[in-house]
Amino acid sequence: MSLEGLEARWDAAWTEQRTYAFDRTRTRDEVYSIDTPPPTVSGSLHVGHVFSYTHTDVVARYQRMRGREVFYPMGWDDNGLPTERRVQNYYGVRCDPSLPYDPDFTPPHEGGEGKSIKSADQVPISRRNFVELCERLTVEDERQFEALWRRLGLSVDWSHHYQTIDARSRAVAQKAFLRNLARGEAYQAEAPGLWDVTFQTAVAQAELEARDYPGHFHRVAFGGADGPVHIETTRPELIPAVVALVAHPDDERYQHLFGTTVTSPLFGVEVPVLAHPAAEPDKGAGIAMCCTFGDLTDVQWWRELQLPTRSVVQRDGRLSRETPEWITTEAGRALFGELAGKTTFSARTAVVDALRASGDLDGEPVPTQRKANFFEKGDKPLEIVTSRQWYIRNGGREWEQRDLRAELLGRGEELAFHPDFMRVRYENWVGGLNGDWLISRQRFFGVAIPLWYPVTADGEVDHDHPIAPDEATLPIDPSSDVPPGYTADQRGVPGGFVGDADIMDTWATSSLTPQIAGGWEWDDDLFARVFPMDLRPQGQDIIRTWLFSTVVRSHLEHGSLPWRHAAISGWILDPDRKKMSKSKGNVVTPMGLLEEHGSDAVRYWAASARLGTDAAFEVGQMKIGRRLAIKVLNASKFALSFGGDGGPTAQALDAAAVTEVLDRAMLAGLADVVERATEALEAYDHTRALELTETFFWTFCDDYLELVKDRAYGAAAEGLTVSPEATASARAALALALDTLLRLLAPVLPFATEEVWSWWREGSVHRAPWPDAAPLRAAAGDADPAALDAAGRALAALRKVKSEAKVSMRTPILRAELVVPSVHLALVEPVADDVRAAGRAQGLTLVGDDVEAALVRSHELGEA
RNA sequence: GGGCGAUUGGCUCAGUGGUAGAGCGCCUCGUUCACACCGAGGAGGUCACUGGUUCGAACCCAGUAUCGCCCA
Repeated sequence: MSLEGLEARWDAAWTEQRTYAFDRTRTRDEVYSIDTPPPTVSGSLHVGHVFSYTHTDVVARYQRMRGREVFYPMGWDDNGLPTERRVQNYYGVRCDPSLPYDPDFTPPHEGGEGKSIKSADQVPISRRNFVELCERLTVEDERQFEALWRRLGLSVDWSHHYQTIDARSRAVAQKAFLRNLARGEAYQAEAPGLWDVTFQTAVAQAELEARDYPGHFHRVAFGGADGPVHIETTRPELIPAVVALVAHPDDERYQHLFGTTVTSPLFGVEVPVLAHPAAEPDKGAGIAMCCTFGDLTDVQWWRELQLPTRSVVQRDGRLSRETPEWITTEAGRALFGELAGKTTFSARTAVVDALRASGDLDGEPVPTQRKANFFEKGDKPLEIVTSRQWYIRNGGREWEQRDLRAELLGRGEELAFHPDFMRVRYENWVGGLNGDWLISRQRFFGVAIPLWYPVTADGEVDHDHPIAPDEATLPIDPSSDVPPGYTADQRGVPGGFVGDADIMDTWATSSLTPQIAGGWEWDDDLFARVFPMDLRPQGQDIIRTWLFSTVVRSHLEHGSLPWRHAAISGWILDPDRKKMSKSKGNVVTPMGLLEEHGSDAVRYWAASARLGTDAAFEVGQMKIGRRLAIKVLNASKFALSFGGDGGPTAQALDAAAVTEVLDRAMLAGLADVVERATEALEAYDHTRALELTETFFWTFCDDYLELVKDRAYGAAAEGLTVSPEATASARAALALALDTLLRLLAPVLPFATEEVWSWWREGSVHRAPWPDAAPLRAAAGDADPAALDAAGRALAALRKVKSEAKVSMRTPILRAELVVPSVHLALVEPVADDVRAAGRAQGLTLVGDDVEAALVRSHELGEA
């Protein structure tokens, strides 16, 4: 028996037989729907995908066998920066939206990888050409993902797959946005926001990553009435943007300064000294310069202390080319003239030199590690610039109409997290939000913000009166489509219109996967059968993004949770207990892994890890899974081999034929396993269910199969007799047990169990009902499951004698006194003949005594 | 600095109040009669540490240490 080739064979069979096809005639209460996070196809496949998606598939298969019609679609997340960057490198191009479309464009490269093509060498192409290349590349990526998922055995209905960039997704995302806008949940604002200089785009709070960033503390003197006031700053180039000095209200050192003003060095701008609790007394000098804007604390001070706006850093990361009007001294204006247009980095050097020359720098700069905000995909610290962007309310800012934060916290309580402690990550995130959700992105490959703006007669864009399309026309592209009531030639001219040039944040689409997959507003019949969904599986890292944003959209649009359960998978750790990642070079190709060990084996490893718990990448665990899968094949072949004539069929499942005590005891134990495994799976604890089943299965193979072997053959050992009824009992019990065990193992080992099922049963095990303990209990009668265990221990004692005598297990025991704990005697006596047969121990005397475990007191061995 | 989780035999992990468990690895044997991608037997742990609660603690409580993740 071999596992080779099972994956390809059964994947083809399941596709052909539509085993996992969703039956959309079923009603919501009969359906179990899963909102699988669509993987980012341009990202690389890694072991973590295999791990967490296996967890989901185990749930899907279990629920399907429980009789629920499982809605389990798969989507691909294509849009956004990862794809754009990959396209730039792969084809050697970059997007320039000002260029016209070239229908005959051929990319200069094909298959470039990494950072091999410098941006200077990238060919500028139109937005439409660029998007076409994005689409071309993602098709290839999707093929690889689907092949992997099929190989892994995910029971997905592939006819329901979607892409977060396809027309339907764009329509859903735009419609949901327009609904948000109409209800006042979406708004535009001119506000300070985080800006990535490299990617030239705004960045949302959820995309932030705080990283250590080397810098220097510069001790700088401001001019005060009673002498210099020293502050320490890592960003002296922002001194021209200073609007106040801020210290903690309780800080003794600065009490006398509150309410006074000081003068900035070099630029001579007079600013107030103010008190605010966000100032940290033990950090630097304890008094900070507030600029517009150096960091997020500056934004808070600016807002709460009503400070003026004096920005000097532009979107390109350079200081403004014009000298600001608030700098009035001649020396100050002259110095700024030298800084104008410089990057923040070279401006910093120039300012430090000037401070040194003027004597306002106290000592030399001291190296420090500070935390700076980065875009999670960027490598330069973010700047804070003021710009006009679109936001969706998420409870992060006060809203006079509703207490959205409280409502969303309530949704968090309503949602069943598995494991439950993951809920606090949601609560911490929602509780700590300090702004609404910025959704505008200045990128190209994504869903366009579906709005135009009028251009006034004097050529100004009127952002306050956006023009929305009719819902029936969605999806639209405002850069090529024309708003109602206008003609194409009015684009960009006075009295005409302009389209919003931005796209939406990736999450603004991805947060709608239940709606996209479920057919919201284009297949309401389907939507009513699957929404709200039952399960959202995902990683703990995206609770604050994917999970939260999806809850926001569903709450706003439908007034409900998007799903009832959230199953959170842990990380994969390498042998050094570090998170596996590409940069560490310790990732393994998932397809190679599946080919090497077999899909059932890899699934076993994944299913052995509980939800929420990090798991070691352990090849050893996969080998155990492989051994288990092979054992399923071999033990099944053996159990089905009795009785000749090609083995038993479903007719062998005759509970009434089970009359022997040992057989009944085994079924009683199996009934317990069914009950407890079912309970565990209902509680989203697939690991416990697997452990229970697996433990029983090994006992079944090692002890029960050995104990009933002879009886099932119908061949009695010497000195014993076997009745036809006793043989029939063994065969029926084997068939019943195998039937049950295959179903219990099917969610974890879909290939091996399906293979065995096909030998003797009709249809697919994956559409067979989940086992029920009741019929097993009926067949077991009043048998005590401990009888199998006691018999197994008795057999082990006989084996030990042979093992210690270093003889074959086939060696007959001519005479032996087997001592069992007195409390076990009544259990072993009725099954003593099975023990005698399995131990080749014709002359076995059984006694009870006060012993810890069964042992052989005296014996005489024969010849093998 | 705050939050969450973890710490059990060489390794990976179960075990949530009543005499320490599994698999792998290791040691000793056996075997091709379902399974060598095999079988049997065996050795191996003061359950991170310190206090406390309890008749009794790996488990409950308090604190400490180390590791991981998330947020400042």
